[in-house]
Amino acid sequence: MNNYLPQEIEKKWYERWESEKRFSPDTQKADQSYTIVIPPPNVTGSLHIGHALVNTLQDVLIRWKRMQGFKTLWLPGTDHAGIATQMVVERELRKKGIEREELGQEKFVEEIWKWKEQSGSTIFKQLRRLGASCDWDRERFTLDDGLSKAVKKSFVDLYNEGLIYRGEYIINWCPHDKTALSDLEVDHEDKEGYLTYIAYPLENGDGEIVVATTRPETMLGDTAVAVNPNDSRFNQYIGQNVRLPLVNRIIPVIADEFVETEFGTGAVKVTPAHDPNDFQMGQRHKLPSVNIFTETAEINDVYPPLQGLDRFEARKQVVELLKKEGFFRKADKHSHSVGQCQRCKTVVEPRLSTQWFCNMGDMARASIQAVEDGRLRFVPESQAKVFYEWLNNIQDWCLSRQLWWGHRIPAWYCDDCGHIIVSEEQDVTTCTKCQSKNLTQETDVLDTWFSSGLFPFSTMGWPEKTLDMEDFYPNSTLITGYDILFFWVARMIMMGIKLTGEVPFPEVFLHGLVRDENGEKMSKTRGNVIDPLDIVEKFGADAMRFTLTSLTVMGRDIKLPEKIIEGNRNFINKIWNATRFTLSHIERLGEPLPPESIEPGIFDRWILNRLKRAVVDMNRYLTDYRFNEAAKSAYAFVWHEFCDWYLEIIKPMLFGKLGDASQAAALSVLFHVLEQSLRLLHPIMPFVTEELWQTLPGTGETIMLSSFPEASESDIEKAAEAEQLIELINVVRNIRGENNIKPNRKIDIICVSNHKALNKNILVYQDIVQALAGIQKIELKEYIIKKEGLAGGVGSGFEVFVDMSESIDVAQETNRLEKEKTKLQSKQAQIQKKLNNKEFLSKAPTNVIDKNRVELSEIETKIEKIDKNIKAIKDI
RNA sequence: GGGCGCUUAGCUCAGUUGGGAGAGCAACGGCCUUACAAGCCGUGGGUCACAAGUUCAAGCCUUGUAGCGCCCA
Repeated sequence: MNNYLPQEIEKKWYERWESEKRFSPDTQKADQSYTIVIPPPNVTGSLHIGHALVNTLQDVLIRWKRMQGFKTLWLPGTDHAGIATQMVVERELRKKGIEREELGQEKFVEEIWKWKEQSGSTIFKQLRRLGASCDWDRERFTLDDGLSKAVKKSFVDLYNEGLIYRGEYIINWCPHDKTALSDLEVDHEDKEGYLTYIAYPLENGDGEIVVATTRPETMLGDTAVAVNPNDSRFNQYIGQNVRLPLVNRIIPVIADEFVETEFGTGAVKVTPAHDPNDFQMGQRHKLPSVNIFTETAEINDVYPPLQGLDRFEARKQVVELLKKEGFFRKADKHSHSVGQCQRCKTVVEPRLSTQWFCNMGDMARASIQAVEDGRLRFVPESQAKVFYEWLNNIQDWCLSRQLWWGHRIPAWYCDDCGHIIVSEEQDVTTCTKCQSKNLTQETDVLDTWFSSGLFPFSTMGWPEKTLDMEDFYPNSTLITGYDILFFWVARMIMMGIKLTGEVPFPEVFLHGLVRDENGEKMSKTRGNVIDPLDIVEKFGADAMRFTLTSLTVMGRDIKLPEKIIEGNRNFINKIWNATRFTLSHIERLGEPLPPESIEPGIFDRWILNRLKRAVVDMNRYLTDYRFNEAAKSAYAFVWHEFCDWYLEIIKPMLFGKLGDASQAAALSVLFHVLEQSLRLLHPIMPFVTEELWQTLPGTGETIMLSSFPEASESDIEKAAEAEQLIELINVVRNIRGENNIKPNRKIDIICVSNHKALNKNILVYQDIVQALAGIQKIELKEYIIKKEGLAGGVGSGFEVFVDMSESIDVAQETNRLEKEKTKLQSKQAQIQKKLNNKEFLSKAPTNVIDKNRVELSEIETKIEKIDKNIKAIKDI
């Protein structure tokens, strides 16, 4: 088979790995552990390209560390995604004509569990297609017993500490989902609307104050008019009363610094029940709050003429009524930010209601402290600023959700004395204050993120002191998208420090977002969504993984054109064929000798050193989360050094043309480098590397558990002799290419050099130079006089002349030489300028100066030789 | 309004101790050379957004300008 066909092979290996439990850490081992806990996807979710990216990166690190011998755990899990899941199941039921209210909470939750059992693991089935080496035996779900216990325990602890409290505040309310939302679950978007000016007559009949508002309908709930105390236009009105139009309520004019004098008229209406800023103003001035909406955002009985009207319809009607009664002044077009429910896109209604909150101040400060002390590091570092910014402005977190799916808040209210009992107990039956048996349990559930925030340790058995906690907590790193920084990263850090006393992970790598090839965000409505499984079908999981890895540049989003995936699929094919090549020679010559027992030639040493270079780079880049560089260095080494050069170089050796010793050495080194390359690539492309590795003789049970290549910078030697021959080949190829000499036409060359090692090597490796440059005969000379019909090229320490007497095109050849000369001259000028600069000579480090001097003299020699050759050609 | 990021070859982008301007794709010329046409060999292409500064030396450091994008309010 000439081409690698991934489908069957991927399936085969994944099944084997999983059934042989290759993904589970050996907890008996004393080795240092390496842990990643998956940022839990929604249980409702199916795999999108962002998941493919984040999980590829996690798997790359996990497989790398596992090969390095760490006790490695990648723990998978999902969160219950309160609103999202409830909506999905509601939709399903509605198809059958059933409303959740008809079923009641208990039955409905049963339905959700049924649904979860059935399709909740979709995303993990899909992750397997990617090759994700998660320990499936440890799969967790936020509503599991253990994790639920962790939720209860932390809620009760935080309550007892006074950080969690119940109170009446303005929250974000989704009138469609009929639940409170946290600030993060609201998306803001600028929308065109009107700034409506309404006149509020003074109670004493002495004129009016005109206020401007984007939401005229909320005037029904106004309890004050506010102006800035420093605004001389309104000073006289402060302390007076105005009469609220339509409802005729008498409300005060108050002074508050918050009011912007430039906005509208400088006077604003105050609706404490329906605007967060107004709410705060109301608190400051002890204003009453008047709620004007029902839970579905329709006008309530506060104003019977409009009762039951939807808020947007009410807006129109209120304006009409104001016009009719003479209070309307004008309406200007105005764009302002409107909050929408992240899930259902309904415009969010700020609503005054009683909810459970968590005070975040101290936890936020502790988290900032952890980053400042270096106990926790963001990669890229710039994200730390964003993190600080958000935490410094954090508000109390609204924890309660009016949903049926989630962790029920462990609180009971005493019907008799009003006492609140918060307890970890399953069922509280007696009031701890008045001993009453008339208790009602809170029906609200907790925000899903509350349980996700515990994920790094609740999954390990916390609050119990389990072995997993000991082995795998704190985790080693967290990998996720920067868009999710506030959602779970911040919460995991805050909760982790608060509840376990330790940062949940010392490092956080935040990757960019995957966009389509035009740089657009992918979305279902745009129709530009790339399904990772389609890519897997078409190009294989390895090609997709390699592509995503190679595009992961710090602090940058990823554009994903299909062309690139295709190119990487070709890279895989390259490795496939390189292995076939190797195997065919092993089959012919027998198993390769171990590398210790051969005498390597210059090219063997060269490729072994290039391999070390790649190994050092790979390990360094992965340590630094420079995924793109890691992928690139492996790619360049395997394709352009190993395949393009080494494989071609050793062909004559493998066929015995340079003797038995070099044949044995070549086979041995070929095998060794290939085998090491497969290990090097395994973390990024697990399937093809396992498949090929298993076909090699003498390898072990699985490449997954083979050791990752190691090398150090100081091991790397320069292989100058091999590089000189490579340069020679390049020079000849250039002459051929530029002069349109057909590849199948063999040529004769003369090599002029007084470089002893080179002359010797040319003789020893004659067959190789001939094969790679299409040469019939090489003649070695110390100098050359007659240059007729010769095309000349210059290398470092040698000159090459190609016999073109039959077909030389003087103009073309002259042109080629002139071009070469011009290039060299511009370089020469650059260096000369530097070396003529006294400041440079006195201030630059000597090694830099020496390097320039050497380079200059080489260039000068080359130019001299080219000049001679040009002259010789012209003389013909 | 506050913060962050980007601007390098036709396209997409690398370029982390300041001392060689690079890759992939596309283009052009030539090849079925017995691992691979999902391939091989060769070639062309850049005032590194603009301006000033620091430095012997700037794509890289500083400041400013312009354009684009993202996040927060």
